[in-house]
Formats: sequence, structure tokens, C-alpha cells
Amino acid sequence: MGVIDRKEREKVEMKRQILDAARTLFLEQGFEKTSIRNIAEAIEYSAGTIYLYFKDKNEILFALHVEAFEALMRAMQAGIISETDPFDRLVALGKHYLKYAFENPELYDLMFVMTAPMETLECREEIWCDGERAFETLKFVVGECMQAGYFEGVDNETFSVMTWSLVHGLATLHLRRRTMIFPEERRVQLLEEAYAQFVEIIKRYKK
Amino acid sequence: MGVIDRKEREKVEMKRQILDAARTLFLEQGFEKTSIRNIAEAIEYSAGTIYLYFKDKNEILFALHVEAFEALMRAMQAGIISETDPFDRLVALGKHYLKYAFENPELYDLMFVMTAPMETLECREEIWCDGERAFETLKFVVGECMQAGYFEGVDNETFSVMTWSLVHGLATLHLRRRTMIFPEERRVQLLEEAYAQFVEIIKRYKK
DNA sequence: TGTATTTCTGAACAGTGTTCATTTTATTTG
DNA sequence: CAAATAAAATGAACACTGTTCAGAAATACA
Repeated sequence: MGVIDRKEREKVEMKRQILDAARTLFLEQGFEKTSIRNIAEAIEYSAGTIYLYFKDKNEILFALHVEAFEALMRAMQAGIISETDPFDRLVALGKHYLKYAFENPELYDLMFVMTAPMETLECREEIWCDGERAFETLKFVVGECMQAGYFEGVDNETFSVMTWSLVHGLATLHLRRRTMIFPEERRVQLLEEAYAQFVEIIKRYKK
Repeated sequence: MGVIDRKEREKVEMKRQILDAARTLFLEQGFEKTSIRNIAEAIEYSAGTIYLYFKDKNEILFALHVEAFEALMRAMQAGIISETDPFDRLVALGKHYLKYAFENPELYDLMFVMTAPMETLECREEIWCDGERAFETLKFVVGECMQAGYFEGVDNETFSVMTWSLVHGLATLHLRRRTMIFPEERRVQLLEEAYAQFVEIIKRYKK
């Protein structure tokens, strides 16, 4: 029966339409100011219809968060392959991570700051695979560095958490406006210098 | 005329009552789930009355954020005076900062993650003094370390931003549930190890 | 064509922050 | 003390929010 096949395709297509509209509105006016009714209006359906395709608003945010991770993973891969030396790879990985965060503030927020996507996971009793995959990538590159003689005697996971926290901290302090204690023209520069400082420090680390 | 003096005192007293009720409710059930009507109910006034004392909800959040900074500053000072060696002081400062964040997740969120208090500042065209003072404390301790021969050749401000970002990153990854990729029993431990790792790395840094 | 399913709507619910005319309370003046 | 003035508090109203659900419309199957 081709009918249920088509229905399946239509269901997927409708989900796509909803997510496309949601993403556009979110990026235009932020998450706070985008309502289910706004999304419904954009695709010319009633608000109730959205709930036939997504359980609630968090599930829409979660779906967008998954998409955003695909883009981040691509950005990170681009960072890795741009260098051959393991340490340079790690540096490039961090740079591309930060670049992604600054160029896609709303999406970065959704991926690493907002609690909505995590709530969806928790009530599904699932694991945060997307975050895990990204972290595995970092651990892999740190592992390569260690094999090349860097970071002597450290624990890979611990070192990776430290590195992740540093770049995440730089990103969120800025995205959530806490760098306003610095003159506007120095903000981004200062963050870049802080990252460079961190790179310099771990580069010279020997047991 | 003693009347306007008393009225002034009553105004201050009322603001106190509102903030006390707000703080209690926020810490009990989170910021999201606390409404102006809830606060009004708690102090047995109508919702409209709140607006005679605070411009909007953000202004209440801002006032609480100022209070919370006083507590953080005390915690940080306690960290500083607990040690005499400059480097140990810096380590203790970070430890107390993290301790404050983990013990007061809602308040930390308000101080360093939520945008509401920053919006109040921006529309008042004011500076974020509270954040600035806390950062100055960090810079001061880093300065002491440099005078004692640590962190040779680094720029104090850059180094301080790096350090702040690291502890802030550790705190927010955890508070916003991104450490759920690790087994529950290892989460806090891993963050502590990451901080210890950072301390170890900067300790050995020589130009 | 008629019945059964699926899909969609739009009203309704309980909630939000915020405003404002109206009422209540307090103070000052005659 | 009583009347006039000023200040404070109310509660209804506005325009929203996410979400649910009975009923209407569209589609599929016999």
C-alpha cells in the first residue's frame, strides 16, 4: 500500500516545515520571543496542529539542537583536517569551536546553555549523544597530542574537560553579556588573547 | 517633617519585603516558575502594588543579583585570607568561587548566566559594577602571584580572563546539565580534577 | 456512495507581565 | 473635628503564553 508510505513522507515533510519556520523565527527574534502560534502562523496552520507533530515546545528546541550539532561537528572536523600536527589540530579545534559559538550565538545557547533540550532528554531517559560525540572528538585530538609527547602524565578525560570548560567559559561569558565590564572594542580581542594564553600554557606543560 | 522620613523608611521596608519574598520563592521553585502574582500573594498585596516599588520583573532580579554578589565577594575574601602564599590564594579563590556556584546554583545563574539583570543595566546605561569588582579581586590576586614570580611575562588581564572563563565554564557546564554525558557519581569529581589540572598547569608555567 | 480514519481547527483553560481607572487609606488644611 | 488633598493599594483588563480537546473538514477504504 503506497498510501501509508506517502503519509509517512508527508509527516516528515511537515516536521521539516515546522522546524524550518521555527529556526528562521528563532534566529530572527530569539527563542524567548518566538511562540508556537508564531510558528503555526508562518506555515499557515493553526497552533493545535503543531502538537500533532511535536509533543511540546521543548521537543522542537531539541530537534533544532540536534541539527545545530551537525553543523558544529562539521566545523570541528574542518578544524581538525586543516592541520597535520596534533597540537595544531587541538588549537584549530578550539578556534573553530569558538568561531561557531560567536557566529551562531542563538544556536550555541541552545546547544550548551538552555535547559530545554536537556529536559526533553531527561524525560525520555535518554543520553545526550550529541554532546558526547563532540566531547569524544576533543578527547581523540587530545589523545593524539599525548601520543606526540604533549601533556605528559595527564588524564585525557580530565584534560579534555578542562579544555572544554575554558572555551565554553569564554563563549558564554561573552554571549550572556558578562564581558561588558571591558571596553566594547577590546572584548573579542581579549577573549582571543585569553584563548591564546591558554594554548601557550598547555603547550609548555611538562611533568 | 517626620512624616516623609517615615514614608521613606516604609518604602525601603516594603522593597525589602518584596525582595525577601522573591528570593525565597526563587530559591524554592526557580526563577521560571515564580511570577509577580506569586510574590504579591506571599506578602499579601495585590500584583499591581509590586509595580509601585519596582519598574518591572527584571529590576527585582537585578536587586537580588546585587545581593548575591555581596555574598560571593564575602566567599571570595574568605578564600583569599585563608592562605598567605599568593599562589595558594589564587587556588583558594577559585575553589571558593566554584563552591559558591555549586551551593547556590540559582544565584550563580542570576549573576553570570541570566540576561535579565544585564538588560536592566543596559537600559539604565549603567556599568556592571558588581561583576567588575569581582573581576578586580581576581586581577589583584593574579598580580600578587606575578610579583611572587609566577606566570612570568603574561598580561594580568588576559590571564585573569582565562582563569575566570575556566571556572565559569566548569560551573555552567554543570549547572546547565551538560555534564550528563558523564556517570552521575563522577561528575563533580571530574570537575574538581579539571580544576586541579588547571592549577597544576599554571603553577609550572615559566616563560 | 457510505462508512471509517485521519487531519486540522478554533475555542477554551490556566497561566504570564504589565497598566490604569477606581477605591481605600493617610495626611494636611480650614 | 471635618473637609480637602495627596498617597497607596486594588482588581479588572489587555495582550500575550503553552497546551488540550470536542467537533468539523478532508481523505481513504469498502
